Amino acid sequence: MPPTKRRERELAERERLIVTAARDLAEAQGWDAVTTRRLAELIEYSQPVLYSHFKGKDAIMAAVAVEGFAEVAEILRTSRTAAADASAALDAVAHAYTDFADQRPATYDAMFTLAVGLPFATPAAPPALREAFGELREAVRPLIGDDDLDVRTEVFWASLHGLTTLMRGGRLRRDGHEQRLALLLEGFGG
Amino acid sequence: MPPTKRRERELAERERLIVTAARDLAEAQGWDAVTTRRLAELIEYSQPVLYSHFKGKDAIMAAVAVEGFAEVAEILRTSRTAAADASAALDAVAHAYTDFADQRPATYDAMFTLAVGLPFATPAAPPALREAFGELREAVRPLIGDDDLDVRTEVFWASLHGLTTLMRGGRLRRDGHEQRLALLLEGFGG
DNA sequence: CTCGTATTCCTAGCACCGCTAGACTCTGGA
DNA sequence: TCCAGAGTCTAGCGGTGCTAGGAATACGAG
Repeated sequence: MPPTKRRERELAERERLIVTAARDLAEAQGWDAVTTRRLAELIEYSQPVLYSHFKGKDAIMAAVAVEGFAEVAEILRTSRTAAADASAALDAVAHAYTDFADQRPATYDAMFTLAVGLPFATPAAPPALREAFGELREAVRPLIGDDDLDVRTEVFWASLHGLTTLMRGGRLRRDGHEQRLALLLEGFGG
Repeated sequence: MPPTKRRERELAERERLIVTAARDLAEAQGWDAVTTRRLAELIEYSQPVLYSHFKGKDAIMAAVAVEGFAEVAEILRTSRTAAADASAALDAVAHAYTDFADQRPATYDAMFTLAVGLPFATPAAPPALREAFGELREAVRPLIGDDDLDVRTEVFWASLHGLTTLMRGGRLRRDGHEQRLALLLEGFGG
Protein backbone atom coordinates (compact mmCIF):
# COMPACT_ATOMS: atom_id res chain seq x y z
CA MET A 1 0.00 0.00 0.00
CA PRO A 2 1.38 3.40 -1.01
CA PRO A 3 -0.26 5.32 1.87
CA THR A 4 1.69 3.19 4.32
CA LYS A 5 4.95 4.07 2.61
CA ARG A 6 4.13 7.75 2.66
CA ARG A 7 3.14 7.44 6.29
CA GLU A 8 6.49 5.84 7.11
CA ARG A 9 8.33 8.66 5.42
CA GLU A 10 6.35 11.22 7.35
CA LEU A 11 7.05 9.49 10.61
CA ALA A 12 10.75 9.27 9.87
CA GLU A 13 10.77 12.93 8.93
CA ARG A 14 8.99 13.88 12.14
CA GLU A 15 11.48 11.86 14.15
CA ARG A 16 14.34 13.71 12.49
CA LEU A 17 12.55 16.94 13.29
CA ILE A 18 12.38 16.03 16.97
CA VAL A 19 16.08 15.20 17.15
CA THR A 20 17.25 18.34 15.38
CA ALA A 21 14.87 20.50 17.41
CA ALA A 22 16.25 18.95 20.60
CA ARG A 23 19.82 19.46 19.46
CA ASP A 24 19.30 23.05 18.36
CA LEU A 25 17.47 24.00 21.53
CA ALA A 26 20.10 22.30 23.67
CA GLU A 27 22.92 24.10 21.88
CA ALA A 28 21.12 27.42 22.18
CA GLN A 29 19.97 27.23 25.79
CA GLY A 30 21.36 24.07 27.35
CA TRP A 31 19.80 20.69 28.04
CA ASP A 32 17.86 22.03 31.00
CA ALA A 33 15.88 24.16 28.58
CA VAL A 34 14.97 21.12 26.50
CA THR A 35 11.67 20.13 28.05
CA THR A 36 9.11 17.84 26.52
CA ARG A 37 6.61 20.70 26.46
CA ARG A 38 8.90 23.07 24.57
CA LEU A 39 9.96 20.29 22.24
CA ALA A 40 6.34 19.43 21.50
CA GLU A 41 5.62 23.07 20.78
CA LEU A 42 8.59 23.30 18.43
CA ILE A 43 7.48 20.35 16.34
CA GLU A 44 3.87 21.54 16.51
CA TYR A 45 2.54 18.38 18.09
CA SER A 46 1.53 17.49 21.62
CA GLN A 47 3.83 15.86 24.13
CA PRO A 48 2.58 12.26 23.76
CA VAL A 49 3.71 12.30 20.14
CA LEU A 50 7.29 12.50 21.39
CA TYR A 51 6.71 9.30 23.32
CA SER A 52 5.45 7.50 20.25
CA HIS A 53 8.91 8.04 18.77
CA PHE A 54 11.14 7.80 21.84
CA LYS A 55 10.83 6.08 25.17
CA GLY A 56 11.64 9.28 27.00
CA LYS A 57 13.80 12.36 27.10
CA ASP A 58 16.92 10.25 27.61
CA ALA A 59 16.26 8.40 24.37
CA ILE A 60 16.00 11.74 22.54
CA MET A 61 19.32 12.80 24.00
CA ALA A 62 20.79 9.46 22.97
CA ALA A 63 19.60 10.11 19.41
CA VAL A 64 21.34 13.50 19.48
CA ALA A 65 24.45 11.75 20.76
CA VAL A 66 24.43 9.21 17.94
CA GLU A 67 24.07 12.03 15.44
CA GLY A 68 27.07 13.65 17.11
CA PHE A 69 29.15 10.49 16.78
CA ALA A 70 28.66 10.53 13.03
CA GLU A 71 29.47 14.22 12.85
CA VAL A 72 32.65 13.98 14.85
CA ALA A 73 33.75 10.89 12.94
CA GLU A 74 33.52 12.78 9.70
CA ILE A 75 35.24 15.86 11.10
CA LEU A 76 38.10 13.76 12.42
CA ARG A 77 38.50 11.88 9.15
CA THR A 78 38.64 14.97 6.99
CA SER A 79 41.10 16.74 9.26
CA ARG A 80 43.28 13.64 9.51
CA THR A 81 43.42 12.85 5.82
CA ALA A 82 43.99 16.46 4.86
CA ALA A 83 47.17 16.73 6.93
CA ALA A 84 50.58 16.62 5.34
CA ASP A 85 52.26 14.11 7.64
CA ALA A 86 51.55 11.96 10.67
CA SER A 87 52.53 14.60 13.15
CA ALA A 88 50.37 17.24 11.51
CA ALA A 89 47.54 14.75 11.32
CA LEU A 90 47.52 14.13 15.06
CA ASP A 91 47.69 17.86 15.64
CA ALA A 92 44.78 18.45 13.28
CA VAL A 93 42.71 15.69 14.81
CA ALA A 94 43.28 17.00 18.33
CA HIS A 95 42.27 20.51 17.32
CA ALA A 96 39.24 19.25 15.41
CA TYR A 97 38.13 17.26 18.43
CA THR A 98 38.38 20.09 20.93
CA ASP A 99 36.87 22.55 18.46
CA PHE A 100 33.89 20.28 18.04
CA ALA A 101 33.45 19.98 21.81
CA ASP A 102 33.72 23.73 22.11
CA GLN A 103 31.29 24.60 19.35
CA ARG A 104 28.66 21.98 20.17
CA PRO A 105 28.86 21.65 23.92
CA ALA A 106 25.36 20.26 24.35
CA THR A 107 25.85 17.58 21.73
CA TYR A 108 29.23 16.76 23.22
CA ASP A 109 27.71 16.39 26.67
CA ALA A 110 25.03 14.06 25.35
CA MET A 111 27.78 12.01 23.74
CA PHE A 112 30.32 11.79 26.51
CA THR A 113 29.25 13.32 29.80
CA LEU A 114 25.61 12.70 30.49
CA ALA A 115 24.32 9.32 31.54
CA VAL A 116 22.39 8.34 28.50
CA GLY A 117 22.47 4.58 28.62
CA LEU A 118 24.27 3.89 25.37
CA PRO A 119 26.65 0.94 25.03
CA PHE A 120 30.22 2.08 24.50
CA ALA A 121 33.26 -0.10 24.72
CA THR A 122 31.41 -3.15 23.45
CA PRO A 123 30.51 -4.56 20.03
CA ALA A 124 26.99 -3.20 20.64
CA ALA A 125 28.26 0.38 20.56
CA PRO A 126 26.85 2.61 17.81
CA PRO A 127 28.82 2.12 14.58
CA ALA A 128 29.38 5.86 14.25
CA LEU A 129 31.03 5.88 17.65
CA ARG A 130 33.32 2.99 16.74
CA GLU A 131 34.16 4.85 13.57
CA ALA A 132 35.02 8.03 15.46
CA PHE A 133 37.28 6.11 17.81
CA GLY A 134 38.81 4.43 14.78
CA GLU A 135 39.73 7.83 13.39
CA LEU A 136 41.54 8.70 16.59
CA ARG A 137 43.32 5.36 16.46
CA GLU A 138 44.48 5.86 12.89
CA ALA A 139 45.78 9.28 13.82
CA VAL A 140 47.73 7.85 16.73
CA ARG A 141 49.02 4.72 14.98
CA PRO A 142 51.70 6.25 12.74
CA LEU A 143 53.35 7.93 15.71
CA ILE A 144 53.32 5.27 18.39
CA GLY A 145 53.07 2.04 16.43
CA ASP A 146 50.85 -0.97 16.99
CA ASP A 147 51.86 -1.79 20.56
CA ASP A 148 48.91 -1.27 22.87
CA LEU A 149 47.39 0.88 20.16
CA ASP A 150 43.84 0.75 21.45
CA VAL A 151 44.80 1.52 25.01
CA ARG A 152 47.12 4.33 23.98
CA THR A 153 44.35 5.77 21.85
CA GLU A 154 42.07 5.62 24.84
CA VAL A 155 44.58 7.60 26.88
CA PHE A 156 44.88 10.17 24.11
CA TRP A 157 41.12 10.42 23.85
CA ALA A 158 40.74 10.75 27.61
CA SER A 159 43.30 13.54 27.68
CA LEU A 160 41.44 15.47 25.01
CA HIS A 161 38.19 14.82 26.83
CA GLY A 162 39.61 16.03 30.10
CA LEU A 163 41.07 19.17 28.56
CA THR A 164 37.82 20.14 26.88
CA THR A 165 35.46 19.37 29.74
CA LEU A 166 37.60 21.07 32.36
CA MET A 167 38.00 24.12 30.15
CA ARG A 168 34.32 24.37 29.36
CA GLY A 169 33.38 23.95 33.00
CA GLY A 170 35.58 26.93 33.83
CA ARG A 171 38.14 24.73 35.58
CA LEU A 172 40.90 25.63 33.12
CA ARG A 173 41.56 29.04 31.63
CA ARG A 174 40.66 29.24 27.97
CA ASP A 175 43.80 31.11 27.05
CA GLY A 176 46.03 28.21 27.96
CA HIS A 177 44.27 25.81 25.66
CA GLU A 178 46.68 25.94 22.73
CA GLN A 179 49.69 25.45 24.96
CA ARG A 180 48.11 22.53 26.78
CA LEU A 181 47.23 20.92 23.47
CA ALA A 182 50.77 21.41 22.22
CA LEU A 183 52.23 19.79 25.33
CA LEU A 184 49.87 16.85 25.04
CA LEU A 185 50.82 16.32 21.41
CA GLU A 186 54.47 16.58 22.29
CA GLY A 187 53.98 13.71 24.71
CA PHE A 188 52.52 11.62 21.90
CA GLY A 189 55.50 12.11 19.68
CA GLY A 190 53.98 14.98 17.68
CA MET B 1 25.65 38.17 74.78
CA PRO B 2 26.28 34.43 75.29
CA PRO B 3 23.00 33.29 73.72
CA THR B 4 24.11 34.85 70.45
CA LYS B 5 27.33 32.85 70.53
CA ARG B 6 25.49 29.65 71.23
CA ARG B 7 23.06 30.43 68.46
CA GLU B 8 25.92 30.95 66.05
CA ARG B 9 27.36 27.57 66.97
CA GLU B 10 24.01 25.92 66.45
CA LEU B 11 23.61 27.53 63.06
CA ALA B 12 27.08 26.49 61.98
CA GLU B 13 26.41 22.97 63.16
CA ARG B 14 23.14 22.82 61.26
CA GLU B 15 24.86 24.05 58.13
CA ARG B 16 27.44 21.27 58.46
CA LEU B 17 24.58 18.84 58.90
CA ILE B 18 23.00 20.00 55.66
CA VAL B 19 26.23 19.61 53.71
CA THR B 20 27.06 16.16 55.02
CA ALA B 21 23.48 14.99 54.55
CA ALA B 22 23.59 16.21 50.95
CA ARG B 23 26.93 14.54 50.33
CA ASP B 24 25.91 11.23 51.89
CA LEU B 25 22.62 11.12 50.05
CA ALA B 26 24.29 12.03 46.76
CA GLU B 27 26.92 9.33 47.19
CA ALA B 28 24.27 6.79 48.09
CA GLN B 29 21.68 7.56 45.43
CA GLY B 30 23.08 10.21 43.09
CA TRP B 31 22.49 13.94 42.92
CA ASP B 32 19.07 13.49 41.34
CA ALA B 33 17.92 11.91 44.58
CA VAL B 34 19.07 14.95 46.55
CA THR B 35 15.91 17.01 46.62
CA THR B 36 15.20 19.89 48.96
CA ARG B 37 12.32 17.94 50.47
CA ARG B 38 14.39 14.88 51.28
CA LEU B 39 17.21 17.05 52.56
CA ALA B 40 14.83 18.94 54.80
CA GLU B 41 13.47 15.70 56.17
CA LEU B 42 16.97 14.40 56.86
CA ILE B 43 17.95 17.42 58.91
CA GLU B 44 14.51 17.45 60.56
CA TYR B 45 13.65 20.96 59.47
CA SER B 46 11.41 22.33 56.76
CA GLN B 47 12.61 23.30 53.31
CA PRO B 48 12.85 27.06 53.86
CA VAL B 49 15.49 26.47 56.53
CA LEU B 50 17.80 25.22 53.78
CA TYR B 51 17.40 28.54 52.04
CA SER B 52 18.35 30.47 55.15
CA HIS B 53 21.75 28.77 54.90
CA PHE B 54 22.22 28.48 51.14
CA LYS B 55 20.92 30.41 48.20
CA GLY B 56 19.72 27.24 46.51
CA LYS B 57 20.53 23.65 45.72
CA ASP B 58 23.53 24.71 43.64
CA ALA B 59 25.06 26.44 46.63
CA ILE B 60 24.68 23.27 48.67
CA MET B 61 26.43 21.31 45.94
CA ALA B 62 29.15 23.93 45.87
CA ALA B 63 29.64 23.45 49.60
CA VAL B 64 29.99 19.72 49.05
CA ALA B 65 32.51 20.46 46.33
CA VAL B 66 34.61 22.68 48.60
CA GLU B 67 34.61 19.94 51.22
CA GLY B 68 35.80 17.58 48.49
CA PHE B 69 38.65 19.89 47.55
CA ALA B 70 39.99 19.72 51.09
CA GLU B 71 39.60 15.96 51.18
CA VAL B 72 41.37 15.34 47.91
CA ALA B 73 44.14 17.78 48.80
CA GLU B 74 44.89 15.80 51.94
CA ILE B 75 44.69 12.46 50.17
CA LEU B 76 47.09 13.65 47.49
CA ARG B 77 49.53 15.05 50.02
CA THR B 78 49.69 11.91 52.12
CA SER B 79 50.11 9.63 49.11
CA ARG B 80 52.76 11.90 47.62
CA THR B 81 54.86 12.34 50.73
CA ALA B 82 54.65 8.65 51.62
CA ALA B 83 56.23 7.57 48.33
CA ALA B 84 59.84 6.46 48.10
CA ASP B 85 60.92 8.50 45.10
CA ALA B 86 59.58 10.99 42.59
CA SER B 87 58.38 8.38 40.15
CA ALA B 88 56.56 6.43 42.84
CA ALA B 89 55.09 9.67 44.12
CA LEU B 90 53.50 10.54 40.79
CA ASP B 91 52.21 7.02 40.52
CA ALA B 92 50.73 7.16 44.00
CA VAL B 93 49.17 10.56 43.38
CA ALA B 94 47.58 9.41 40.14
CA HIS B 95 46.13 6.33 41.78
CA ALA B 96 44.92 8.31 44.78
CA TYR B 97 43.20 10.78 42.47
CA THR B 98 41.36 8.21 40.39
CA ASP B 99 40.50 6.17 43.48
CA PHE B 100 38.94 9.22 45.04
CA ALA B 101 36.92 9.92 41.92
CA ASP B 102 35.82 6.31 41.85
CA GLN B 103 34.86 6.06 45.48
CA ARG B 104 33.12 9.41 45.78
CA PRO B 105 31.61 9.94 42.35
CA ALA B 106 28.93 12.37 43.50
CA THR B 107 31.41 14.57 45.34
CA TYR B 108 33.76 14.41 42.37
CA ASP B 109 31.00 15.47 40.01
CA ALA B 110 30.12 18.41 42.22
CA MET B 111 33.79 19.39 42.19
CA PHE B 112 34.66 19.01 38.55
CA THR B 113 31.79 18.18 36.23
CA LEU B 114 28.61 19.91 37.33
CA ALA B 115 28.13 23.60 36.71
CA VAL B 116 28.25 24.91 40.19
CA GLY B 117 29.44 28.46 39.74
CA LEU B 118 32.66 28.31 41.72
CA PRO B 119 35.72 30.34 40.68
CA PHE B 120 38.56 28.09 39.59
CA ALA B 121 41.65 29.24 37.76
CA THR B 122 41.66 32.60 39.50
CA PRO B 123 42.96 33.96 42.82
CA ALA B 124 39.33 33.81 44.03
CA ALA B 125 39.30 30.02 43.80
CA PRO B 126 38.73 28.15 47.06
CA PRO B 127 42.04 27.74 48.95
CA ALA B 128 41.46 24.00 49.30
CA LEU B 129 41.23 23.71 45.53
CA ARG B 130 44.45 25.66 45.03
CA GLU B 131 46.06 23.40 47.59
CA ALA B 132 44.89 20.26 45.79
CA PHE B 133 46.26 21.55 42.50
CA GLY B 134 49.47 22.42 44.32
CA GLU B 135 49.83 18.81 45.39
CA LEU B 136 49.55 17.67 41.79
CA ARG B 137 52.14 20.26 40.81
CA GLU B 138 54.61 19.14 43.45
CA ALA B 139 54.15 15.56 42.31
CA VAL B 140 54.87 16.55 38.72
CA ARG B 141 57.73 18.98 39.40
CA PRO B 142 60.53 16.51 40.25
CA LEU B 143 59.97 14.65 36.99
CA ILE B 144 59.51 17.38 34.44
CA GLY B 145 61.23 20.37 36.00
CA ASP B 146 60.08 23.96 36.32
CA ASP B 147 59.49 24.69 32.64
CA ASP B 148 55.79 25.31 32.02
CA LEU B 149 55.16 23.53 35.29
CA ASP B 150 51.65 24.86 35.79
CA VAL B 151 50.52 24.10 32.28
CA ARG B 152 52.05 20.64 32.32
CA THR B 153 50.33 19.98 35.61
CA GLU B 154 47.07 21.06 34.03
CA VAL B 155 47.57 18.56 31.23
CA PHE B 156 48.34 15.83 33.73
CA TRP B 157 45.26 16.74 35.74
CA ALA B 158 43.07 16.84 32.63
CA SER B 159 44.28 13.40 31.61
CA LEU B 160 43.41 11.94 34.99
CA HIS B 161 40.07 13.72 34.85
CA GLY B 162 39.32 12.38 31.39
CA LEU B 163 40.26 8.84 32.32
CA THR B 164 38.08 8.81 35.40
CA THR B 165 35.03 10.49 33.94
CA LEU B 166 35.03 8.41 30.76
CA MET B 167 35.45 5.24 32.76
CA ARG B 168 32.70 6.08 35.22
CA GLY B 169 30.35 7.07 32.41
CA GLY B 170 30.82 3.64 30.90
CA ARG B 171 32.80 5.05 27.97
CA LEU B 172 35.96 3.15 28.91
CA ARG B 173 36.17 -0.40 30.19
CA ARG B 174 37.08 -0.59 33.84
CA ASP B 175 39.52 -3.44 33.33
CA GLY B 176 41.85 -1.30 31.26
CA HIS B 177 42.23 1.34 33.93
CA GLU B 178 45.55 0.22 35.39
CA GLN B 179 47.14 -0.07 31.97
CA ARG B 180 45.89 3.33 30.88
CA LEU B 181 47.20 4.86 34.07
CA ALA B 182 50.57 3.20 33.55
CA LEU B 183 50.82 4.52 30.00
CA LEU B 184 49.92 8.02 31.12
CA LEU B 185 52.57 7.94 33.85
CA GLU B 186 55.10 6.61 31.36
CA GLY B 187 54.47 9.70 29.25
CA PHE B 188 55.23 11.89 32.23
CA GLY B 189 58.57 10.31 32.83
CA GLY B 190 57.37 7.97 35.57
C1' DC C 1 5.72 39.13 85.85
C1' DT C 2 3.72 41.00 81.76
C1' DC C 3 3.67 42.74 77.46
C1' DG C 4 5.09 44.22 72.73
C1' DT C 5 8.76 43.14 69.38
C1' DA C 6 11.69 40.63 66.63
C1' DT C 7 13.38 36.45 65.16
C1' DT C 8 12.68 31.82 63.70
C1' DC C 9 10.20 28.50 61.56
C1' DC C 10 6.51 26.11 58.97
C1' DT C 11 2.39 25.64 56.04
C1' DA C 12 0.81 26.20 51.74
C1' DG C 13 1.38 27.21 47.28
C1' DC C 14 3.54 28.67 42.61
C1' DA C 15 5.19 27.34 38.10
C1' DC C 16 7.36 23.90 36.08
C1' DC C 17 9.11 19.04 35.17
C1' DG C 18 8.73 13.97 32.80
C1' DC C 19 5.34 11.05 31.71
C1' DT C 20 0.64 8.67 30.74
C1' DA C 21 -4.43 7.24 30.83
C1' DG C 22 -8.30 7.85 28.40
C1' DA C 23 -11.24 10.50 25.41
C1' DC C 24 -11.63 12.29 20.91
C1' DT C 25 -11.19 12.78 15.88
C1' DC C 26 -10.44 11.33 11.62
C1' DT C 27 -9.36 8.07 7.98
C1' DG C 28 -10.01 3.84 5.15
C1' DG C 29 -12.44 -0.36 4.01
C1' DA C 30 -16.76 -3.28 3.95
C1' DT D 1 -23.33 4.45 5.41
C1' DC D 2 -21.36 2.49 9.02
C1' DC D 3 -17.66 0.72 11.73
C1' DA D 4 -12.96 -0.36 13.27
C1' DG D 5 -8.71 1.24 14.23
C1' DA D 6 -5.01 4.34 14.02
C1' DG D 7 -3.46 8.87 15.42
C1' DT D 8 -3.65 12.63 18.32
C1' DC D 9 -4.89 15.58 22.15
C1' DT D 10 -6.62 17.05 26.70
C1' DA D 11 -6.05 16.64 31.25
C1' DG D 12 -3.86 15.07 35.05
C1' DC D 13 -0.40 12.51 38.28
C1' DG D 14 3.36 12.83 41.32
C1' DG D 15 7.37 15.12 41.57
C1' DT D 16 10.84 19.31 41.35
C1' DG D 17 13.17 24.03 43.18
C1' DC D 18 11.81 27.80 45.42
C1' DT D 19 9.07 31.46 48.22
C1' DA D 20 5.30 34.42 50.31
C1' DG D 21 3.01 35.03 54.39
C1' DG D 22 1.32 33.58 58.73
C1' DA D 23 2.17 31.15 63.31
C1' DA D 24 5.00 30.39 67.17
C1' DT D 25 8.63 31.21 69.93
C1' DA D 26 12.23 33.67 72.42
C1' DC D 27 13.63 38.11 73.90
C1' DG D 28 14.20 42.73 76.18
C1' DA D 29 11.67 46.72 78.39
C1' DG D 30 8.79 48.38 81.87
